[in-house]
Amino acid sequence: MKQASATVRDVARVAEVSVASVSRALNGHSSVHPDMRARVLAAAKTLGYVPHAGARSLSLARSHAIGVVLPDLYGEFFSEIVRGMDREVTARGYHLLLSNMHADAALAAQAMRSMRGRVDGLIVMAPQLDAAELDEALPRDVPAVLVNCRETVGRAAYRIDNTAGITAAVAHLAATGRRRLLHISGPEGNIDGRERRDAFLAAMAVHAPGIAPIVVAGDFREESGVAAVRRLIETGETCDGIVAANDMMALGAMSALREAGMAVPGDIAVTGFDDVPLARYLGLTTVRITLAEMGARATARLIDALDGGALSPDIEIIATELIIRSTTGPLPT
Amino acid sequence: MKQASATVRDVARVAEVSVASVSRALNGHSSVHPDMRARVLAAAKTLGYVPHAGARSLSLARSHAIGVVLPDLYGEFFSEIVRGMDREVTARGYHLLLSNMHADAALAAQAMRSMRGRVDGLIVMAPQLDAAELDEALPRDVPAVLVNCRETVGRAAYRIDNTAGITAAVAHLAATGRRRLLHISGPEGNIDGRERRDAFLAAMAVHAPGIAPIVVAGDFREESGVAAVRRLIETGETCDGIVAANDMMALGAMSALREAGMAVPGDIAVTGFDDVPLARYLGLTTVRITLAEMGARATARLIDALDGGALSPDIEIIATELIIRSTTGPLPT
DNA sequence: CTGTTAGCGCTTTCAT
DNA sequence: ATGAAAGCGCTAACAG
Repeated sequence: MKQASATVRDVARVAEVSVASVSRALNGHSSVHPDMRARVLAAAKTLGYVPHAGARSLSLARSHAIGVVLPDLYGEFFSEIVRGMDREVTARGYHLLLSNMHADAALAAQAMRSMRGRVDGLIVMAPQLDAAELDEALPRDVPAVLVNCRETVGRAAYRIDNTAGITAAVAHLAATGRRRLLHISGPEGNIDGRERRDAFLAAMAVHAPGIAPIVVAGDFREESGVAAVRRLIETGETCDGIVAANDMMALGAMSALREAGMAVPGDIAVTGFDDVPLARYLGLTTVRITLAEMGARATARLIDALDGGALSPDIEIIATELIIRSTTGPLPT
Repeated sequence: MKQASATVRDVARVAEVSVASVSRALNGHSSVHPDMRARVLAAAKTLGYVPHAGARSLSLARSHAIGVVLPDLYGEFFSEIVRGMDREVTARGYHLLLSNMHADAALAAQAMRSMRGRVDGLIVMAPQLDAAELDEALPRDVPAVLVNCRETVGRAAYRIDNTAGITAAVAHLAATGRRRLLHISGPEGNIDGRERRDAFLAAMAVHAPGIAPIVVAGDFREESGVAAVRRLIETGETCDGIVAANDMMALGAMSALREAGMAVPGDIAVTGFDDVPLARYLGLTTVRITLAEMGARATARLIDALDGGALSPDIEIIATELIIRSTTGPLPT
């Protein structure tokens, strides 16, 4: 059924030239006689020849593919980042090879190793790995840029300016008269989650001195936002503002609030973090990080290094911007 | 800097065995002496040996990667499908190689060819290519499954039951007293768009005989939903229900309606198609297709064929389900 | 300008 | 059970 497809040798035979000439002609090398090139092109066309990218990569020691290792595609956070990477990669003639890894460090290492020999570089998003695990998992000989990782282990990296973002959110809430704030945090093992929580605490000390900040643990998933609010209500504690560590939890919180008959922002204001596309539709006040752009930048930097030279181990900080929408507003008097 | 990494030969040298034995030991072949295996494993570990997947693929003529060719990642439609494919592929130890193609047929062909020799199979989503273009673009020797393509050119394919979906939406609207309906269609070149429009017209003939159905052209993007409604308002035509050919346009229509001071569903009911995650949040009545599952099924079928045997050219129909939410409801009396 | 030849790193007959 | 050698399809010296 699957008839073996034509190879350079077949083309060479038909065109009555050597394989070297075929290769040169097809790759647009400088010194090839026009006649020769024409013959080769003709032969290739009649045979329906399509180069075997795998063989080419092996020979060139270059695959023009870059590997992406990430926790999972669920939620809009990673989709957005991948979207940006995809845009960049397409523009530069590269391909994206996806690899999902599960939380387990051993599996993560496995996922990265399995990419050796099929990609020229790696973009790694592993918010759950500690320095040792990450260092152990990263192949020594493939350039990598880290996005959203806990540690940078001497690699090029991108990090979000969580502190500025959360501080702006708390300041905004305080400015609109809300100081009894609740923070729904990200998972403890996640660096962004930790930074956001710490920033929340620090900002509260400044903007709401004397008021005890409440922190309830979440895991970045919508359900944990729902759970957090339900728990709050059960305990009978009160607050007039919720600063969620990401948008999905903020949305979860909002639906739980609505379910409990509380108005947003009438009774309680809500802020998120990320500005995923959904946030805009739902009018969520949030801290924007240009996810797609971050993906694109990381990709561009990696490819530049691949084509050009070295990859500096600098860590670039992604700025944030507070986007004020309808889930926050002045406290009704 | 990038020290050449260890190869089978290095391992062989250190373990003082032949490369053949290294290969056999590492791949868990049957007849290898335990001592030998231990020596090889030890050598591999001390050298930090990681197999070169590219070379392995060339030798085995098997890459364990499947290529995905799609228009773009924008919007939630394709993200959802890719999510499903990713899930399946990860579970079966394969990788996903993404390739975006632009509308142009030549570029699309180029995108598919560039995958030869790096993937074992292809999943193609090319709603804009006609039969000739698609047939021309598809490599003859790589198994492919078509998702959402206009023509099936004798290949395995998945198609959405557009007719049933739209018919259900129109019937629902009619049942709630709405018969002066407007359809915002998909792009003309897109098969799903065409089928949905035709189904709309047919359903109107049944449920609203005597009433002239209005169709305005869209392109599946949110902005075209906005534009469609604005145009409607300008022309002064009226309707009491909008059947959009997909969710994103329905959302665009809703925001244009809100902007014009019309209530949904008070003045005008709105339905979408796809049931992207956003639809649930916004309470959009829509026709659900389980996008992620479609991606997963297509992937599973392809991999089964790769591992097992042949890929039947059957075309599987994806069922739809009307999800009634708050953008439709009985006409106020 | 063109052909010959030697690999890229791995698996796999085919002998032993 | 193990080793020697051929070869997957392609490119890149190195000679003519």
